Amino acid sequence: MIIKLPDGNEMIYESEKSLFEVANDISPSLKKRCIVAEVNGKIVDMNTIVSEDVSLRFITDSEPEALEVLRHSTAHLLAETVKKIYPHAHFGVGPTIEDGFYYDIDLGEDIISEHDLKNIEREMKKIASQNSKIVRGVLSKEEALSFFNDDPYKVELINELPVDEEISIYKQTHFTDLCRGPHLPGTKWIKHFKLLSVAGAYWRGNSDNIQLTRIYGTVFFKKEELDEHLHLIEERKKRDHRKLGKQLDLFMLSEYGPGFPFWLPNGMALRRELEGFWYDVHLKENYKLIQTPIMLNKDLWEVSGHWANYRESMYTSTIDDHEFAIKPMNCPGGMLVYKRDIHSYKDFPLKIGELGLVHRHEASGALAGLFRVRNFTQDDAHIFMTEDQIVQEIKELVRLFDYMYSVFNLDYYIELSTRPEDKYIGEISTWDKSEKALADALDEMGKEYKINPGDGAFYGPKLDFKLRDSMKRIWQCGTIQLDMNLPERFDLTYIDHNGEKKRPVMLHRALYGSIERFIGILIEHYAGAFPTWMAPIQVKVIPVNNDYHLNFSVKILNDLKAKGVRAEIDQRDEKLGYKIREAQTKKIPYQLVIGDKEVESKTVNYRRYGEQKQQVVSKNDFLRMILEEIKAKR
RNA sequence: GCUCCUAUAGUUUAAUGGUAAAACACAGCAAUGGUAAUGCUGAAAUUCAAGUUCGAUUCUCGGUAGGAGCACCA
Repeated sequence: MIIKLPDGNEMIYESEKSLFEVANDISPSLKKRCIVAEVNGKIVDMNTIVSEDVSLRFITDSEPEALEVLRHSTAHLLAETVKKIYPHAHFGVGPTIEDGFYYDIDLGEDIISEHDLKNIEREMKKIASQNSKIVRGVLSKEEALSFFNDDPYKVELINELPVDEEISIYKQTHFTDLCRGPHLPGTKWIKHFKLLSVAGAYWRGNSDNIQLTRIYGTVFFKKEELDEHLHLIEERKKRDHRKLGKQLDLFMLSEYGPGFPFWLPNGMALRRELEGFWYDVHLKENYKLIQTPIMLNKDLWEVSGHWANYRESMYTSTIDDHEFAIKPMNCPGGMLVYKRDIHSYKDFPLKIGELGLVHRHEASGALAGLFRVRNFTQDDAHIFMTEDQIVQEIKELVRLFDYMYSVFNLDYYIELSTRPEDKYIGEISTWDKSEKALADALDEMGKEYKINPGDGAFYGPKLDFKLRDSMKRIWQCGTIQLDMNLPERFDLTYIDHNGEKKRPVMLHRALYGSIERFIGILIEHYAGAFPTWMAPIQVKVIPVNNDYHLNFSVKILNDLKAKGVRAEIDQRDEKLGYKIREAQTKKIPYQLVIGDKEVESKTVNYRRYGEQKQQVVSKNDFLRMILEEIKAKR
């Protein structure tokens, strides 16, 4: 048989060989470094036997595929160790994830908490150091069922496999697990790992099922890589918006209002800047701006379908014996505004924007800083138009989103979410048409996107714009939702060119998504060091000595404030170094130090946040420079 | 909502079955010079409720809030 290698060389054998033997024939040192191998495009274990012509690539510990195998095998080692300490444990699934692995375990009455992880880690090291081989075995479905008959979760998984499926198992020391593989040749590779956290996780991701104990961990081939990763986790924690929000006095949360953020003066400055930018852009883009009430009669929510589909998340109250609900969305109010007038096709696309405060009763466990709150401001807009205008309008929107996100230097990716399995309103044919319109627009623009089946809103499919936070968690910010249902329910009409009444189509769209969440993302994105245009305090003026330099410092302060720059003066009787330190820890973009030289020559000595170098320019030049920077949104 | 963890001055941390230590911040006084912390003094806290106990901030239980996840996220 002939084995083709990636470099074009061929190995020729008379009889079957294991991949180890082949690697050894190339070089014994290669054999030592091989984790798995790719045979005819499929990744397999090193002790796989080849008996016919194949193309073969060895995968050593420096390649990404190997890391995944290491993580998977470490999950098995974790399971083996847990089984040893808790012999009655049953196992769910133990896959690799982006930064490591986890294993879901049913511990019965026992509880594992984070304090126990050290102990489990120690035991894992002990077991790994026995350097057990990891050996693949194959069972029929029937054999597998009897082999795992004590493991209810594995039985459930096996039962779902096809009857004639060849089922593989992996055995190491005293532990055998059902697994597709491939795995490391042996446990000796597992050295640099750490168990990170414990959490509950529903079996098969379904909240009707029992909750298993999930242990998260990570592992690398090299100690430096592990250390670097752990360091990265620490760094991410430092830019957590909850922590920075406190340090920089941006917002607060109170026990009296879980999930209802309070905006402090600094956060408010940031917020107003974002809202101002939003209003400016939308007026330029020919949007009309409105504001609809926070609270509206239940009858309205029945018409919109929210009462039937969204009631659990709505806050309600009674006014004069009538039931009212606080709006969880702005659209029904927007519908009423549309209906106030007769509309012509000539007005389309009609774009109506609203920064609307909505309230939603989110599950208590879902709340997370500004990322998941119970009241937030959506930068909403509803766009009314004819069906032929859909694709063009979506293209316009994607262009607008691109521009807005580029101002913040944010990367995003798009998901197309389609009709939910059961909670939806309207005809399936309408849904199909809507989904196609969204996809067509993206295709025409050459934008890549991922399809997210069943994740659409109950009233229509949507494009979601996803951004990543410092913990690498993904959050939805912008969204474009096609709605062919609400116009029906509210009996919206327009007059077409023949003078006939027609039904318009509608888009909901939000760009920031929620201003709260977007600010949370920005805090982490900039690590609290905001660009000048949106920094809560843009300039800190620091006189060297109040007796001699205060007058000129105040003059500078007043000039800055007169031009709308958010400037403050630090005239406390403190040492210069003290005041500078504070300006730096508060991450203020410009600190101005004013002493004799500056007073004499009418200059300012500025230092930009993040830089060491001091620059001297005339007061007026500084004013010009900073105004230009703010105007350019830098 | 579910699993696990946590709760001490405004903030970040320490300690204890006999009511608590510090740093920063704050206030008062003194000092006053060039790019990350001047000194002294002061005021300031055990999340709430129940239980065990002679005595609970500490142990147990419950509530509330926060965290890590899961589920949810129109």
